[in-house]
Amino acid sequence: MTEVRTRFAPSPTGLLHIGGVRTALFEVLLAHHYGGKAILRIDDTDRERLVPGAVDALISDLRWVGLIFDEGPFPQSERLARYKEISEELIARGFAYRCDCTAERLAQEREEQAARKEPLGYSGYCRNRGVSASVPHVVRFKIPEDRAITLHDAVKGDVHWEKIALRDTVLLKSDGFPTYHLATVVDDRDMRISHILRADEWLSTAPLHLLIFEAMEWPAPVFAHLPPVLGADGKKLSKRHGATFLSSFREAGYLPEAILNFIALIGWSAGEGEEQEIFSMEELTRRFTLERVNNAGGVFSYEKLNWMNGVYIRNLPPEDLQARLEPVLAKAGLAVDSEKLRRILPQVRERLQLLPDAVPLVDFLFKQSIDRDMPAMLKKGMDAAKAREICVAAAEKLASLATFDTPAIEAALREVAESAGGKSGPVFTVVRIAVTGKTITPPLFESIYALGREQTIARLRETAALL
RNA sequence: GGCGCUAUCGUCUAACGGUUAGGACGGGGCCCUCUCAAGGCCCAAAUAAGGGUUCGAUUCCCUUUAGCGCUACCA
Repeated sequence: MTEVRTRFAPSPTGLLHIGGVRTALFEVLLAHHYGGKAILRIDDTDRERLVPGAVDALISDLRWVGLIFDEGPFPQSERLARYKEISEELIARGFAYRCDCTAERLAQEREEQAARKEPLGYSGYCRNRGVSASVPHVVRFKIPEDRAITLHDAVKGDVHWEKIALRDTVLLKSDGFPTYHLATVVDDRDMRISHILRADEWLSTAPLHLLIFEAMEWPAPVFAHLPPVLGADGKKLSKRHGATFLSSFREAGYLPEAILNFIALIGWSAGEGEEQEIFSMEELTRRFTLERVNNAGGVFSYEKLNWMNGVYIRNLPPEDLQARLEPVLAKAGLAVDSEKLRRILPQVRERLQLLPDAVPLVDFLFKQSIDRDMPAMLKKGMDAAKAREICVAAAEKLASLATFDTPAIEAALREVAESAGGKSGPVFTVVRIAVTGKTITPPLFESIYALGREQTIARLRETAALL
């Protein structure tokens, strides 16, 4: 078997989209599964839509998410001479021709076709006009009139066209840049790409690509058209569906590992009755094959991604989580004390779906003064006098502890609850709000341990004074 | 309109032509419990419709329906 070589060819017209990430992932998985190479190509042939800085953003996004390419990036804009050369050869071979039709003429043609309710598209006016190379022109491919063609697609199966529904398509634009159709075929040939993995939306133009390979007498690579990643409305996922750029997932506190795992499962499954959902990159690489790629589109579910992100967070070694959390907390304006955070980490770890979820859980550790939810403290039959008693007693008990650790704190507070007469729940709620300010916190004893004796006692006394 | 693709729980999906159609997310309930989570157990929830082929269709074929994509000097 010849080397498996795949390519990911994003166009630098904006930020990397989550659908693009899925394509990139599949390119890398397939290549590496077979011990081959994944190539990064930059499809910058449309200079009108080119966004400055997009290439750098693309590369840093790919690096962040952990998708590594073996070759590239190769910008297509640096290969203009090569595309020109091939377009000339296509003309020489009789498969393409120069066309100098103006935009106005094209628009008028289209108008007339619309009036006659004909399919829109270039009429082929210049096919035999022998337009000179010295006037401004484009190069068009001569789509054969009656030509049946079959694409053997690795995921769609055989796709057959009795007649190619395309009109004479532009290969080389008047500015000397190639269109996607020319550039992709030439590059796939020159870069010895063995498998073309790309989004479903390219299926309709695949006959043209096949025809170009054929015209040049180049063997065509394996084609694999990937099912689309959909929004909740069943349409192709796009900005309209909310945060779909990879960078926004990064900012929202998703883990790259979770994103890759999750996105792999849209359009691919391990099969064989496999019920596993969590796969490392290594496992994915080992198990990924085109045979297991689905052909129906899949809706991108933020709910399931959130769940999976939580799973990945829980599986993170504490030091690793801490390293990822500290910048997030700092960004939220907290003066992080690493030691305090370290103490409470195991408790917050299982309470997170997204990294920033930690902020409201731990902010009480890093604030000088806290706001307390007093109405919540005095609910369910708890009156101020009793709450005050509890705070005072708790402060005393904690102050008298020989060792200030979680078991000791628990014992102390249970004693307080008992002498306050009865249920621990309401008592702990008072202490919880007194110390953290909130009703929802990490477990109480650990929270107190992390806060430290001094601050805890101070907050209990503060609360008593408030009541 | 033309051409093409697609069709299993709400969502992601599994199921050599033979299963009580399985799992996961989400939803509901119970357990655990100092709040919130996490975890455990349980429940509801699907083969788009109609025709074939077959002893037997989720699975193969056809039609219909629905959705999506393409139909640019964009990718």
